This record gives sequence, C-alpha cells and structure tokens, in this order.
Amino acid sequence: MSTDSLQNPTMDDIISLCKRRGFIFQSSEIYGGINGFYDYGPLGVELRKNIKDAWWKDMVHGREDIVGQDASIIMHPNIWRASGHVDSFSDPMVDCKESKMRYRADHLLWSAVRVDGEIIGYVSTLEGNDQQADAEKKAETLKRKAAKQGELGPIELKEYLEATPDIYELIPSPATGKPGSLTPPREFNMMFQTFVGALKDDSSVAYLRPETAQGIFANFKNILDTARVKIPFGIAQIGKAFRNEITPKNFIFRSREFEQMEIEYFIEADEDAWENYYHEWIKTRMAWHKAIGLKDDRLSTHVHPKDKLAHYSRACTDIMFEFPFGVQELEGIAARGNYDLTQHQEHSGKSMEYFDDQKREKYIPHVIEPSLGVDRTLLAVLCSAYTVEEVEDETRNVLKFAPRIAPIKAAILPLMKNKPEIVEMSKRIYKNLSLRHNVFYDQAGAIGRRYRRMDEAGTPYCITIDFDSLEDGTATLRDRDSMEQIRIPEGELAAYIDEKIYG
RNA sequence: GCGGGUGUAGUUCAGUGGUAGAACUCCAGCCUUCCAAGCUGGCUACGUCGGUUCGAUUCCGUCCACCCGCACCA
Repeated sequence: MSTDSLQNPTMDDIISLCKRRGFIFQSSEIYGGINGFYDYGPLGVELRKNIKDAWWKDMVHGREDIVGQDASIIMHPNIWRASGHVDSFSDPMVDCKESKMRYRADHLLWSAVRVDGEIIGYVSTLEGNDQQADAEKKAETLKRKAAKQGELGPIELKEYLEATPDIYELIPSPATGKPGSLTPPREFNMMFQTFVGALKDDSSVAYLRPETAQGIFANFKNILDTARVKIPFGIAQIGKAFRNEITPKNFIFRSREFEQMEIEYFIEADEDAWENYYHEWIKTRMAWHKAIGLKDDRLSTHVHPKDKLAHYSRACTDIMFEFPFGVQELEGIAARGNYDLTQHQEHSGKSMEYFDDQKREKYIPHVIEPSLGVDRTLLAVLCSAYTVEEVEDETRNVLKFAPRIAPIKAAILPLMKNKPEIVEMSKRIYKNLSLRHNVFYDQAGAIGRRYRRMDEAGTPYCITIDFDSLEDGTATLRDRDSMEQIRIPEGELAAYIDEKIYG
C-alpha cells in the first residue's frame, strides 16, 4: 500500500478539523461567539490533558529537583504592583485620527524646536536607532520652512507621556507630519479586573492573573520551609492566565484566556552561575517538544538581542514553531536574575533569602524561567500531526499524534455487529482496556470507514475482533501510521499498548 | 482600533424578494471476514437585532463572529 504525504495544512484545514471532530469550538457559539475565547470538546480536552500530564510527568515527577504547586488565580493586588504588571500592562496608546495609526505612548517621542530660545514648533519621531538624527533633520526642515534665522536649540526627545495636554495637539503625527491629529494617551489595560467582596470600590479591585509565575514567587518561602528543597531547585505550575489582548488572533494561538506551564528554577546568586543552567534548560525543553511529536524541522530558537532585554534580564531564548501563519513563539526561557524575588521582598517586607549550607551564606536566589503555553503547544501538536495521504486514489486524513498524547489510545471494533459472540468478546476487551486507557468502542459502519474515523481522531491503534478471534483468542491490531496489522492474543493487548505509550 | 473580505446543515459549497439544494459526514435498518463499498430510510442550516416591503435568507443599516492586511503584543 503506497502512501504519500500531501502539502502542509492551512489554518482553515486545522480549524475545520477541530470543529468537525470535536477538538476545539468557538466559545459561546450559540450566542454568536466571543472574541478570544475557545472551548475544548471531547477529543480536545483529552489531548490537552495528555500534554499537560506529559509535561508534569517529565518536569516534576521525573526529576528530583522540581516540586509542583497550584496558586489561586486571583491574588493580592500588590503582587501585580511588585511584579510591574500594574504599570507595564497598561500601555497608554496614542491614535492618529488622520492616518489611523496607533502608537505606544512611550515609543512616540517629541521635542520642542527652538530658534534663539524661541519655540517655533514641535517635531516627533518613533523610538529607534536613528531617533535623534531623524528629529534633528525634521527640526532643520521646520526652521527652514519657518524662514527663521538664528541658532537652532538642542533637540531633547521626550516620551509623549511627558507632554502636557495643551501640547498634544501641537505635536505633529509621525505619519502625516502635521500637528492636530494625535489623541491624548489612552489606557489599554491588559489585565482583567474584578472586585473581591460585595463592595465595588477602588479598595476591592483585584486582577485575574496575567501569568502564573508570580504565584510561584509569592510562595517561594512557603515551599522553601516545607518541601526540604535545596538550591538548585524548581517550582512548577500549570494553570490558567488571562490577558485582555487588544487583538486576539490565529485561533487559539493568542487568546484572552489561556493556560501556562511554568517553572521557576532557583539557582545560586553568583553572576557566573546562571549561564550553564540557562543553556541546559534550553536543551531540555527543546528535547521535550520533539518528544511529544513536534516536527523537528519546524522548531527553532530565537535569542533575544541584549539591547531588547528588560533591565533585570540576563538572557532570553524563545523556542519557535513554524505555524501556518508564520514562525511564532512557543516557549520562552528567561534568565531573570533575582529581580522577581527582590521585588516581592521589597513590596511585602518579607525576606526572600535562602541560606546556603554549603557556602554558609544567605542570598536571594537567581532564577531561570521556562514558560510555555498549553494552547500554543496543542496547536503546534495539531499542526505537526495533521497529515493528508493518498491511499489507493483516496485521500486519508490522519492525525499522527505520539501515542502518549493521543486522545484515544485504541479503538475496539467488532468486525460485524450482528454476530453476538464477536460483540461479546469486543465488549470484554473494551472493558478491560478501559481500566487503564481512554479507549473507544465502535461497531457502526464498514470496518474501513471506522478505521478512517479513528485516523482522523489520531487514535494510534485499532483492535478488530473477527471469527478467528473466537477460535484462537487473538485480535487484529492495526497500526494507524503504517496501516499494517498483526494478530495479538487477547491477554497481551494491554501490555502491548502500554509498551507503545510509555516505551 | 482602522481598512478590505466573509457569514446558508457537522464540513465544503450552490441558490432565491414568495422561507432553500448538493456532496461528504452523521443516525437507523439490510448486507458485508479488514481500509471512507452498496441499497433503503432519516436528522440537521439561511449569525444577531432592526429597517424597507403585502412578504426578507436575499435589499439597506446595526451588532456579533471569522479571515487577510495595518497597528499593538509587558
């Protein structure tokens, strides 16, 4: 039987399949949907759970140096002041009414233009390498147009936020070069707000967490005191996070409610210690992505240039995946120094220091943070698994999931549904296997059709019971990818599937 | 937020100012010893609200959602 892989799937292919087979639905669909939210159906929830379980098993259970936790979604609002999210997540934006361009207010720079000390107008530019040169050039032009003689004063660029309201309308739009079209800075807060308690006032404002990481830092001391951990060690967490994105897009890739799998890995505070851990984590995480079935040739890394890093950050590498809509970030691995713990020590007034028995000294540990999106990973898994093959002039849709993360591990299919003995044996096998795996029983339709149904659900094994089974106690086990069949005694089915799933 | 496009069955698409049709899927039955077979029957749709009209799925507007650009993405 010859098989050929056809071209890569488009997002439409993926979305349509997700809907058709019950992986992912638009949230609140019967009410017209809600932008940026998605629901997981019967197959989706299994796939998602398996991905999370694989991560937890490999990163927590499979390692002696990492423990888990699960912090609440709503936490003390001061956590988000300490982390910087209250300030940095509310980016003030400026719109140009003329050109319809939108700018971050801290990226839009301006300066008064003085000739012999007298203000003759304003210039604006965008943050960038040549911002000063650009502004000075514009100032020259302005001076020439105004036909002014005299000495041009120095151009001192300031952020738009530093302008007073009466100056907003004098600053020219970078797009049009003319003043009068820029709006005042407007807040776009990315954190969802709610109120804790019955009273709706400023003192009861709380936030849905925009990341899970801070819940780990906030519990650092508790875990240090109870879990008998020693540097280096990590705390892992899987949980929902919420961001009120301006523009959610690309299906579940950027949604407003999503789930993260994060580790804060605490290490010595020496300035030269972090680099080894950092590179080790990049390797570990990259290997994990390949192990759950992401296509090797679609994975890559992106190293953040030093000048783009936050001031506290030592280094950051993203693991990228080639989605149908482009190469995008899957996971970020950041060396964050001890910024977060230090911030919480300052804001909470509680010590975040660790006493190192070996070194006989106290320090605030540094941290490496591998942070991964569950939904993005799931989408990458779907993109990697989706295969269209040509089989004897028919096309076959197959999701080639690694057996470990496949939603359904095996389907039990009686070859005929109107032969009681075959049905009885099939149900017995189904019941047995269902004790340890998510298996599926299907007796409707021709056998070929049932195989194809399972192919599109990504089920790695189909077990078929026929007349021979009644005679010799074996069943046919059909492999999803090769479509080849072998006969296995009923009693060995469970062990065979175990072996394939867990290695 | 802006510009453009789209919205009819589970999916992919036809079509109409007099309330709709296909293919595949799905369900039931018959048949069938292994890769979407056949036969019979069946379920299921005009995104929302409003306007025009005797009558709107169709024309117009609104909202919602999706897609493509732009901008944004700690």
